[in-house]
Amino acid sequence: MEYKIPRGTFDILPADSAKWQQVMSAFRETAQAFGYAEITTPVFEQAELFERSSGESSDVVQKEMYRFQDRKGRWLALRPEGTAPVVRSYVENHLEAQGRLTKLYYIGPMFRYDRPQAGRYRQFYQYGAECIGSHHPYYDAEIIALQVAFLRKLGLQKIELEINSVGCPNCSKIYDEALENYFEPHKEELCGDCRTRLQTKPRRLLDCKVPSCKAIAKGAPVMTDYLDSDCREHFEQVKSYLDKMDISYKVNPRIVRGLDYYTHTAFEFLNPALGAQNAIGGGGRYDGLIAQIGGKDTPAVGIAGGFERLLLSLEQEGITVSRPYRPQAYLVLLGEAARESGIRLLGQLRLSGFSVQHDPEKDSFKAQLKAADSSQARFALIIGEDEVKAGTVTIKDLAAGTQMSLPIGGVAQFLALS
RNA sequence: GUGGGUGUAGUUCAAUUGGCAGAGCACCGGAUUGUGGUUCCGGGCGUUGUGGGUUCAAGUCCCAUCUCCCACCCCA
Repeated sequence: MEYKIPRGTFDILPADSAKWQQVMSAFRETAQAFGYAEITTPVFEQAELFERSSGESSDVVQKEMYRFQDRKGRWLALRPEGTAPVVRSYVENHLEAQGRLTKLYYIGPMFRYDRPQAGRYRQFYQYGAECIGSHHPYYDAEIIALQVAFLRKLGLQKIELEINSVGCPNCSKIYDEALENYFEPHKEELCGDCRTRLQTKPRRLLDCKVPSCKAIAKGAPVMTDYLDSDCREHFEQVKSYLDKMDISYKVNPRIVRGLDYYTHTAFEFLNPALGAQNAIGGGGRYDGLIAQIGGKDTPAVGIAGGFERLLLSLEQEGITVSRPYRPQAYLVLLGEAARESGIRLLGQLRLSGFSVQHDPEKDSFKAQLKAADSSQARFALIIGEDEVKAGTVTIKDLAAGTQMSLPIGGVAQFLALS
Protein backbone atom coordinates (compact mmCIF):
# COMPACT_ATOMS: atom_id res chain seq x y z
CA MET A 1 0.00 0.00 0.00
CA GLU A 2 1.52 3.25 -1.11
CA TYR A 3 -0.17 5.80 1.11
CA LYS A 4 -1.17 5.44 4.70
CA ILE A 5 -3.22 7.63 6.98
CA PRO A 6 -0.99 9.66 9.32
CA ARG A 7 -0.32 8.17 12.71
CA GLY A 8 -2.95 8.89 15.31
CA THR A 9 -5.64 9.90 12.83
CA PHE A 10 -8.65 7.99 11.58
CA ASP A 11 -11.24 8.06 8.83
CA ILE A 12 -14.89 8.21 9.69
CA LEU A 13 -16.09 5.61 7.24
CA PRO A 14 -19.56 5.46 5.69
CA ALA A 15 -20.58 2.71 8.09
CA ASP A 16 -19.85 5.01 11.05
CA SER A 17 -20.90 8.37 9.67
CA ALA A 18 -24.51 8.13 10.75
CA LYS A 19 -23.40 7.44 14.31
CA TRP A 20 -21.13 10.47 14.39
CA GLN A 21 -23.74 12.74 12.90
CA GLN A 22 -26.32 11.49 15.36
CA VAL A 23 -24.11 12.27 18.34
CA MET A 24 -23.13 15.63 16.93
CA SER A 25 -26.69 16.66 16.31
CA ALA A 26 -27.64 15.49 19.80
CA PHE A 27 -25.07 17.95 21.12
CA ARG A 28 -26.31 20.74 18.85
CA GLU A 29 -29.88 20.20 19.99
CA THR A 30 -28.90 20.17 23.64
CA ALA A 31 -26.74 23.29 23.36
CA GLN A 32 -29.49 25.12 21.51
CA ALA A 33 -32.00 24.13 24.18
CA PHE A 34 -29.73 25.80 26.71
CA GLY A 35 -29.59 28.94 24.60
CA TYR A 36 -26.17 28.49 23.03
CA ALA A 37 -25.44 29.47 19.43
CA GLU A 38 -22.93 27.74 17.18
CA ILE A 39 -19.60 29.32 16.31
CA THR A 40 -17.02 27.87 13.94
CA THR A 41 -13.44 29.08 13.98
CA PRO A 42 -10.46 28.04 11.82
CA VAL A 43 -8.50 24.92 12.70
CA PHE A 44 -5.31 26.99 12.88
CA GLU A 45 -4.54 30.21 14.68
CA GLN A 46 -1.51 32.28 15.56
CA ALA A 47 0.63 30.00 17.69
CA GLU A 48 0.94 32.70 20.28
CA LEU A 49 -2.77 32.61 21.05
CA PHE A 50 -2.36 29.17 22.58
CA GLU A 51 1.05 29.78 24.06
CA ARG A 52 -0.24 32.79 25.98
CA SER A 53 -3.61 31.40 27.03
CA SER A 54 -2.81 27.79 27.85
CA GLY A 55 0.47 28.71 29.49
CA GLU A 56 4.00 28.47 28.13
CA SER A 57 4.88 25.73 30.57
CA SER A 58 1.80 23.55 29.93
CA ASP A 59 2.40 20.17 28.31
CA VAL A 60 -0.04 21.03 25.57
CA VAL A 61 2.10 23.94 24.44
CA GLN A 62 5.48 22.43 25.30
CA LYS A 63 5.23 19.09 23.61
CA GLU A 64 1.86 18.50 22.02
CA MET A 65 1.12 21.44 19.80
CA TYR A 66 1.45 21.26 16.01
CA ARG A 67 3.38 24.44 15.40
CA PHE A 68 4.57 25.51 11.97
CA GLN A 69 5.51 28.47 9.81
CA ASP A 70 3.55 29.39 6.71
CA ARG A 71 5.17 30.62 3.51
CA LYS A 72 5.50 34.13 4.86
CA GLY A 73 7.15 32.92 8.05
CA ARG A 74 4.16 33.45 10.35
CA TRP A 75 4.05 31.05 13.30
CA LEU A 76 0.78 29.19 13.30
CA ALA A 77 -0.57 26.26 15.28
CA LEU A 78 -3.25 23.67 14.68
CA ARG A 79 -5.65 24.31 17.52
CA PRO A 80 -5.05 21.98 20.47
CA GLU A 81 -8.23 23.14 22.19
CA GLY A 82 -11.33 25.16 21.48
CA THR A 83 -11.68 27.82 24.15
CA ALA A 84 -8.91 30.21 23.15
CA PRO A 85 -10.10 30.47 19.51
CA VAL A 86 -13.67 31.12 20.63
CA VAL A 87 -12.51 33.81 23.01
CA ARG A 88 -10.29 35.32 20.29
CA SER A 89 -13.29 35.49 17.99
CA TYR A 90 -15.47 36.91 20.76
CA VAL A 91 -13.00 39.72 21.34
CA GLU A 92 -12.15 40.32 17.69
CA ASN A 93 -15.76 40.46 16.53
CA HIS A 94 -17.07 42.39 19.55
CA LEU A 95 -19.64 39.77 20.36
CA GLU A 96 -20.06 41.41 23.78
CA ALA A 97 -22.01 44.10 21.97
CA GLN A 98 -24.77 41.55 21.31
CA GLY A 99 -25.79 41.65 24.96
CA ARG A 100 -24.60 41.12 28.48
CA LEU A 101 -24.16 37.40 28.09
CA THR A 102 -22.80 35.47 25.13
CA LYS A 103 -23.42 31.74 24.97
CA LEU A 104 -21.50 29.90 22.29
CA TYR A 105 -20.94 26.28 21.33
CA TYR A 106 -18.64 24.63 18.82
CA ILE A 107 -17.87 21.26 17.29
CA GLY A 108 -14.73 20.41 15.39
CA PRO A 109 -11.37 18.71 15.13
CA MET A 110 -8.54 19.49 17.55
CA PHE A 111 -4.90 18.47 17.19
CA ARG A 112 -2.33 17.28 19.66
CA TYR A 113 0.93 15.51 19.00
CA ASP A 114 0.47 12.78 21.56
CA ARG A 115 1.29 9.10 21.57
CA PRO A 116 -1.85 7.44 20.20
CA GLN A 117 -3.77 5.11 22.45
CA ALA A 118 -7.34 3.92 22.81
CA GLY A 119 -9.46 7.07 23.05
CA ARG A 120 -6.51 9.31 22.24
CA TYR A 121 -5.72 10.56 18.75
CA ARG A 122 -3.65 13.28 17.13
CA GLN A 123 -6.70 14.64 15.38
CA PHE A 124 -9.71 14.26 17.59
CA TYR A 125 -13.17 15.75 17.63
CA GLN A 126 -14.38 17.94 20.43
CA TYR A 127 -17.53 19.74 21.32
CA GLY A 128 -17.61 22.60 23.72
CA ALA A 129 -19.71 25.39 25.12
CA GLU A 130 -18.63 28.73 26.51
CA CYS A 131 -20.75 31.09 28.57
CA ILE A 132 -19.12 34.50 28.50
CA GLY A 133 -20.14 37.54 30.52
CA SER A 134 -21.19 36.45 34.00
CA HIS A 135 -19.51 35.50 37.22
CA HIS A 136 -22.77 34.15 38.63
CA PRO A 137 -22.40 30.61 40.06
CA TYR A 138 -25.61 29.62 38.33
CA TYR A 139 -23.76 29.54 35.04
CA ASP A 140 -21.06 27.23 36.39
CA ALA A 141 -23.87 24.85 37.23
CA GLU A 142 -25.67 25.47 33.94
CA ILE A 143 -22.66 24.57 31.86
CA ILE A 144 -22.36 21.33 33.84
CA ALA A 145 -26.09 20.76 33.39
CA LEU A 146 -25.65 21.14 29.64
CA GLN A 147 -23.17 18.29 29.59
CA VAL A 148 -25.37 16.18 31.87
CA ALA A 149 -28.35 16.77 29.60
CA PHE A 150 -26.31 15.78 26.58
CA LEU A 151 -25.16 12.55 28.23
CA ARG A 152 -28.71 11.76 29.29
CA LYS A 153 -30.02 12.43 25.81
CA LEU A 154 -27.59 9.82 24.52
CA GLY A 155 -28.64 7.42 27.26
CA LEU A 156 -25.28 7.19 29.03
CA GLN A 157 -25.65 6.13 32.66
CA LYS A 158 -22.24 5.40 34.05
CA ILE A 159 -20.48 8.71 33.86
CA GLU A 160 -19.35 10.39 37.05
CA LEU A 161 -18.90 14.08 37.79
CA GLU A 162 -16.15 15.46 39.98
CA ILE A 163 -15.84 19.12 40.86
CA ASN A 164 -13.39 21.36 42.61
CA SER A 165 -12.61 25.00 43.07
CA VAL A 166 -9.15 26.31 42.34
CA GLY A 167 -10.13 29.74 43.65
CA CYS A 168 -9.08 33.10 42.31
CA PRO A 169 -5.45 33.85 41.38
CA ASN A 170 -4.97 35.16 44.89
CA CYS A 171 -6.03 32.00 46.74
CA SER A 172 -4.23 30.00 44.10
CA LYS A 173 -0.96 31.75 44.84
CA ILE A 174 -1.26 31.26 48.58
CA TYR A 175 -2.14 27.62 48.06
CA ASP A 176 0.82 27.03 45.74
CA GLU A 177 3.09 28.51 48.39
CA ALA A 178 1.60 26.21 51.00
CA LEU A 179 2.24 23.27 48.69
CA GLU A 180 5.81 24.30 48.10
CA ASN A 181 6.39 24.62 51.84
CA TYR A 182 4.88 21.21 52.38
CA PHE A 183 6.83 19.40 49.66
CA GLU A 184 10.16 21.20 50.01
CA PRO A 185 11.36 19.11 53.00
CA HIS A 186 10.48 15.92 51.09
CA LYS A 187 12.25 17.04 47.94
CA GLU A 188 14.79 14.19 47.97
CA GLU A 189 12.06 11.53 48.13
CA LEU A 190 10.18 12.84 45.06
CA CYS A 191 10.48 11.49 41.53
CA GLY A 192 12.41 13.54 38.97
CA ASP A 193 9.28 14.87 37.30
CA CYS A 194 7.89 16.03 40.59
CA ARG A 195 11.07 17.87 41.50
CA THR A 196 10.67 20.04 38.42
CA ARG A 197 6.95 20.34 39.06
CA LEU A 198 7.76 21.73 42.47
CA GLN A 199 9.39 24.71 40.73
CA THR A 200 6.88 25.22 37.93
CA LYS A 201 3.50 23.82 38.95
CA PRO A 202 3.41 22.43 42.46
CA ARG A 203 -0.22 21.45 41.96
CA ARG A 204 0.71 18.76 39.49
CA LEU A 205 2.41 16.87 42.30
CA LEU A 206 -1.00 16.02 43.64
CA ASP A 207 -1.85 13.58 40.89
CA CYS A 208 1.55 11.95 40.38
CA LYS A 209 1.14 8.18 40.15
CA VAL A 210 4.56 7.24 41.55
CA PRO A 211 3.84 5.46 44.85
CA SER A 212 6.40 7.38 46.89
CA CYS A 213 5.09 10.72 45.63
CA LYS A 214 1.56 9.54 46.19
CA ALA A 215 2.33 8.75 49.81
CA ILE A 216 3.79 12.20 50.39
CA ALA A 217 0.97 13.92 48.51
CA LYS A 218 -1.54 12.22 50.78
CA GLY A 219 -0.81 14.62 53.60
CA ALA A 220 -0.57 17.71 51.42
CA PRO A 221 -2.66 20.78 52.04
CA VAL A 222 -6.07 20.74 50.35
CA MET A 223 -7.09 23.49 47.93
CA THR A 224 -10.55 23.94 49.35
CA ASP A 225 -9.03 24.86 52.72
CA TYR A 226 -7.25 27.79 51.13
CA LEU A 227 -10.20 29.51 49.48
CA ASP A 228 -10.96 33.00 50.70
CA SER A 229 -14.49 33.78 51.74
CA ASP A 230 -15.64 35.01 48.30
CA CYS A 231 -14.23 31.99 46.51
CA ARG A 232 -15.64 29.64 49.12
CA GLU A 233 -19.06 31.26 48.83
CA HIS A 234 -18.96 30.99 45.04
CA PHE A 235 -18.11 27.29 45.25
CA GLU A 236 -20.91 26.71 47.80
CA GLN A 237 -23.36 28.41 45.46
CA VAL A 238 -22.29 26.28 42.52
CA LYS A 239 -22.85 23.14 44.55
CA SER A 240 -26.20 24.38 45.73
CA TYR A 241 -27.32 25.03 42.15
CA LEU A 242 -26.19 21.55 41.16
CA ASP A 243 -28.30 20.17 44.02
CA LYS A 244 -31.29 22.17 42.78
CA MET A 245 -30.72 20.67 39.32
CA ASP A 246 -30.61 17.13 40.73
CA ILE A 247 -27.10 16.63 39.45
CA SER A 248 -24.98 14.37 41.61
CA TYR A 249 -21.28 15.04 41.96
CA LYS A 250 -18.27 14.32 44.06
CA VAL A 251 -16.00 17.05 45.34
CA ASN A 252 -12.44 16.14 44.45
CA PRO A 253 -9.96 18.73 45.74
CA ARG A 254 -7.21 17.17 43.62
CA ILE A 255 -8.67 18.00 40.23
CA VAL A 256 -6.07 19.98 38.38
CA ARG A 257 -6.71 21.41 34.97
CA GLY A 258 -4.01 21.16 32.38
CA LEU A 259 -4.47 24.64 31.03
CA ASP A 260 -3.39 27.68 32.97
CA TYR A 261 -6.40 29.88 32.53
CA TYR A 262 -8.82 28.20 34.92
CA THR A 263 -10.14 29.98 38.03
CA HIS A 264 -12.74 28.94 40.61
CA THR A 265 -14.79 25.99 39.41
CA ALA A 266 -13.01 23.09 37.72
CA PHE A 267 -14.75 19.85 36.87
CA GLU A 268 -14.34 16.58 35.05
CA PHE A 269 -16.70 13.95 33.69
CA LEU A 270 -15.23 10.48 33.99
CA ASN A 271 -16.16 7.06 32.73
CA PRO A 272 -14.29 4.70 35.06
CA ALA A 273 -14.91 1.78 32.71
CA LEU A 274 -12.92 3.35 29.92
CA GLY A 275 -9.33 2.60 30.90
CA ALA A 276 -6.51 5.11 30.99
CA GLN A 277 -8.19 7.71 28.81
CA ASN A 278 -11.29 7.99 30.95
CA ALA A 279 -12.06 11.71 30.89
CA ILE A 280 -15.14 12.27 28.77
CA GLY A 281 -15.30 15.97 29.30
CA GLY A 282 -14.07 18.73 31.50
CA GLY A 283 -14.00 22.41 31.98
CA GLY A 284 -14.32 25.22 34.39
CA ARG A 285 -14.33 28.93 34.93
CA TYR A 286 -11.78 31.19 33.29
CA ASP A 287 -12.46 34.68 34.53
CA GLY A 288 -9.11 36.10 33.50
CA LEU A 289 -8.70 34.73 30.01
CA ILE A 290 -10.64 37.30 28.03
CA ALA A 291 -8.69 40.22 29.45
CA GLN A 292 -5.49 38.28 28.89
CA ILE A 293 -6.36 37.86 25.22
CA GLY A 294 -6.98 41.56 24.90
CA GLY A 295 -10.67 41.99 25.59
CA LYS A 296 -12.41 43.75 28.43
CA ASP A 297 -12.14 42.01 31.79
CA THR A 298 -15.00 39.52 31.41
CA PRO A 299 -15.83 36.43 33.46
CA ALA A 300 -16.65 33.17 31.67
CA VAL A 301 -17.16 29.47 32.18
CA GLY A 302 -16.99 26.60 29.70
CA ILE A 303 -16.89 22.93 29.01
CA ALA A 304 -15.33 20.70 26.39
CA GLY A 305 -15.73 17.04 25.64
CA GLY A 306 -14.40 14.45 23.26
CA PHE A 307 -16.55 12.52 20.82
CA GLU A 308 -14.25 9.51 20.53
CA ARG A 309 -14.52 8.64 24.20
CA LEU A 310 -18.23 9.34 24.13
CA LEU A 311 -18.62 6.87 21.28
CA LEU A 312 -16.50 4.32 23.16
CA SER A 313 -18.75 4.75 26.19
CA LEU A 314 -21.86 4.30 24.11
CA GLU A 315 -20.47 1.11 22.66
CA GLN A 316 -19.55 -0.14 26.09
CA GLU A 317 -23.01 0.50 27.47
CA GLY A 318 -24.50 -1.23 24.45
CA ILE A 319 -26.29 1.86 23.16
CA THR A 320 -26.80 2.14 19.42
CA VAL A 321 -27.51 5.63 18.25
CA SER A 322 -28.21 5.33 14.58
CA ARG A 323 -30.32 3.43 12.16
CA PRO A 324 -28.60 2.13 9.07
CA TYR A 325 -29.28 3.96 5.84
CA ARG A 326 -31.97 2.40 3.66
CA PRO A 327 -32.99 3.69 0.26
CA GLN A 328 -36.71 3.97 -0.35
CA ALA A 329 -36.62 2.29 -3.71
CA TYR A 330 -34.47 0.43 -6.19
CA LEU A 331 -35.10 0.95 -9.88
CA VAL A 332 -35.13 -2.18 -12.03
CA LEU A 333 -35.02 -1.60 -15.79
CA LEU A 334 -35.41 -4.20 -18.52
CA GLY A 335 -34.53 -3.35 -22.09
CA GLU A 336 -33.57 -0.16 -23.94
CA ALA A 337 -37.05 1.30 -24.10
CA ALA A 338 -37.40 1.02 -20.35
CA ARG A 339 -34.05 2.67 -19.82
CA GLU A 340 -35.25 5.89 -21.40
CA SER A 341 -38.33 6.48 -19.27
CA GLY A 342 -36.65 4.84 -16.27
CA ILE A 343 -33.68 7.20 -16.13
CA ARG A 344 -36.03 10.15 -16.46
CA LEU A 345 -38.13 8.85 -13.57
CA LEU A 346 -35.00 8.28 -11.49
CA GLY A 347 -33.99 11.91 -11.90
CA GLN A 348 -37.44 13.20 -11.05
CA LEU A 349 -37.72 11.07 -7.93
CA ARG A 350 -34.30 12.08 -6.63
CA LEU A 351 -35.02 15.73 -7.30
CA SER A 352 -38.15 15.34 -5.20
CA GLY A 353 -36.03 14.06 -2.36
CA PHE A 354 -36.65 10.34 -2.60
CA SER A 355 -33.69 8.07 -2.17
CA VAL A 356 -33.60 5.73 -5.14
CA GLN A 357 -30.82 3.45 -6.30
CA HIS A 358 -30.09 1.98 -9.71
CA ASP A 359 -27.26 0.07 -11.34
CA PRO A 360 -27.08 0.17 -15.15
CA GLU A 361 -24.35 -2.49 -15.20
CA LYS A 362 -26.65 -5.18 -13.97
CA ASP A 363 -28.99 -6.23 -16.74
CA SER A 364 -30.51 -9.58 -15.89
CA PHE A 365 -33.75 -9.26 -14.01
CA LYS A 366 -32.45 -11.63 -11.42
CA ALA A 367 -29.30 -9.67 -10.76
CA GLN A 368 -31.24 -6.43 -10.45
CA LEU A 369 -33.73 -7.85 -7.97
CA LYS A 370 -30.87 -9.33 -6.02
CA ALA A 371 -29.26 -5.92 -5.86
CA ALA A 372 -32.58 -4.38 -4.87
CA ASP A 373 -32.78 -6.86 -2.05
CA SER A 374 -29.30 -6.31 -0.71
CA SER A 375 -29.70 -2.54 -0.97
CA GLN A 376 -32.36 -2.93 1.74
CA ALA A 377 -34.70 -0.79 -0.32
CA ARG A 378 -38.33 -0.97 0.65
CA PHE A 379 -39.64 -1.12 -2.91
CA ALA A 380 -38.44 -2.25 -6.28
CA LEU A 381 -39.69 -0.06 -9.12
CA ILE A 382 -39.84 -2.28 -12.17
CA ILE A 383 -40.08 -1.04 -15.74
CA GLY A 384 -39.96 -3.52 -18.63
CA GLU A 385 -41.45 -3.68 -22.10
CA ASP A 386 -44.98 -4.27 -20.80
CA GLU A 387 -44.79 -1.25 -18.49
CA VAL A 388 -43.34 0.99 -21.20
CA LYS A 389 -46.27 0.14 -23.49
CA ALA A 390 -48.83 0.73 -20.78
CA GLY A 391 -47.06 3.79 -19.30
CA THR A 392 -46.95 2.17 -15.88
CA VAL A 393 -44.49 1.07 -13.21
CA THR A 394 -44.70 -2.18 -11.31
CA ILE A 395 -44.04 -1.55 -7.63
CA LYS A 396 -42.92 -4.51 -5.59
CA ASP A 397 -42.86 -4.43 -1.82
CA LEU A 398 -39.65 -6.32 -1.17
CA ALA A 399 -40.43 -7.35 2.38
CA ALA A 400 -43.98 -8.50 1.72
CA GLY A 401 -43.36 -9.83 -1.78
CA THR A 402 -46.55 -8.23 -3.04
CA GLN A 403 -46.71 -6.02 -6.10
CA MET A 404 -48.99 -3.58 -7.84
CA SER A 405 -49.10 -1.48 -10.97
CA LEU A 406 -49.27 2.32 -11.05
CA PRO A 407 -49.15 4.91 -13.82
CA ILE A 408 -45.61 6.27 -14.07
CA GLY A 409 -46.75 9.71 -12.94
CA GLY A 410 -48.13 8.32 -9.69
CA VAL A 411 -44.90 6.85 -8.31
CA ALA A 412 -43.74 9.96 -6.47
CA GLN A 413 -47.04 10.28 -4.72
CA PHE A 414 -46.99 6.61 -3.81
CA LEU A 415 -43.53 6.91 -2.26
CA ALA A 416 -44.54 10.04 -0.41
CA LEU A 417 -47.51 8.27 1.18
CA SER A 418 -45.82 5.01 2.08
C1' G B 1 9.11 11.01 25.18
C1' U B 2 9.53 5.64 28.18
C1' G B 3 8.28 0.35 28.64
C1' G B 4 5.46 -4.10 26.90
C1' G B 5 2.46 -6.58 23.09
C1' U B 6 0.92 -6.92 17.91
C1' G B 7 0.66 -7.22 12.31
C1' U B 8 -1.26 -13.31 7.12
C1' A B 9 -7.13 -12.28 1.54
C1' G B 10 -12.11 -6.86 2.02
C1' U B 11 -12.92 -9.01 7.19
C1' U B 12 -12.39 -12.74 11.35
C1' C B 13 -8.72 -16.18 11.85
C1' A B 14 -5.61 -20.99 10.45
C1' A B 15 -0.68 -22.73 8.62
C1' U B 16 3.45 -29.01 12.87
C1' U B 17 10.40 -29.04 14.73
C1' G B 18 11.89 -23.33 9.20
C1' G B 19 9.48 -27.39 4.03
C1' C B 20 3.91 -26.22 -1.85
C1' A B 21 0.07 -19.83 2.16
C1' G B 22 -5.54 -22.06 3.73
C1' A B 23 -10.83 -21.71 5.85
C1' G B 24 -15.53 -19.14 7.54
C1' C B 25 -18.01 -14.61 6.49
C1' A B 26 -18.40 -10.85 2.89
C1' C B 27 -18.10 -9.90 -2.35
C1' C B 28 -18.87 -11.25 -7.86
C1' G B 29 -21.07 -14.68 -11.44
C1' G B 30 -24.29 -18.81 -12.69
C1' A B 31 -28.51 -22.71 -11.92
C1' U B 32 -33.67 -22.47 -19.80
C1' U B 33 -33.76 -15.69 -21.42
C1' G B 34 -39.78 -10.97 -16.34
C1' U B 35 -39.26 -11.99 -9.92
C1' G B 36 -34.96 -11.24 -4.81
C1' G B 37 -33.94 -13.34 0.30
C1' U B 38 -33.02 -19.88 1.34
C1' U B 39 -30.21 -23.72 -1.32
C1' C B 40 -26.54 -25.57 -4.86
C1' C B 41 -22.30 -24.69 -8.21
C1' G B 42 -18.21 -21.67 -9.76
C1' G B 43 -14.71 -17.53 -8.71
C1' G B 44 -8.48 -16.19 -4.33
C1' C B 45 -0.68 -15.57 -7.33
C1' G B 46 -2.19 -12.30 -0.98
C1' U B 47 4.52 -7.61 -2.00
C1' U B 48 2.38 -12.71 5.02
C1' G B 49 3.05 -4.19 7.47
C1' U B 50 7.94 -2.41 5.17
C1' G B 51 13.39 -2.92 4.43
C1' G B 52 17.58 -5.79 5.35
C1' G B 53 20.00 -10.44 7.22
C1' U B 54 20.72 -15.96 8.40
C1' U B 55 19.46 -20.52 5.44
C1' C B 56 19.29 -25.20 0.15
C1' A B 57 14.54 -23.22 1.99
C1' A B 58 11.58 -17.84 6.15
C1' G B 59 4.59 -16.20 7.49
C1' U B 60 7.84 -18.93 11.05
C1' C B 61 14.63 -17.25 13.22
C1' C B 62 17.73 -12.30 13.74
C1' C B 63 18.15 -6.74 13.08
C1' A B 64 15.93 -2.16 11.77
C1' U B 65 11.56 0.56 10.78
C1' C B 66 6.25 1.62 10.64
C1' U B 67 1.20 0.68 12.44
C1' C B 68 -2.29 -0.45 15.94
C1' C B 69 -3.16 -2.05 21.05
C1' C B 70 -1.88 -1.75 26.60
C1' A B 71 0.49 0.93 30.49
C1' C B 72 3.39 5.40 31.90
C1' C B 73 2.74 10.43 30.59
C1' C B 74 -0.92 13.87 29.12
C1' C B 75 -5.71 15.12 28.61
C1' A B 76 -11.24 15.66 26.34
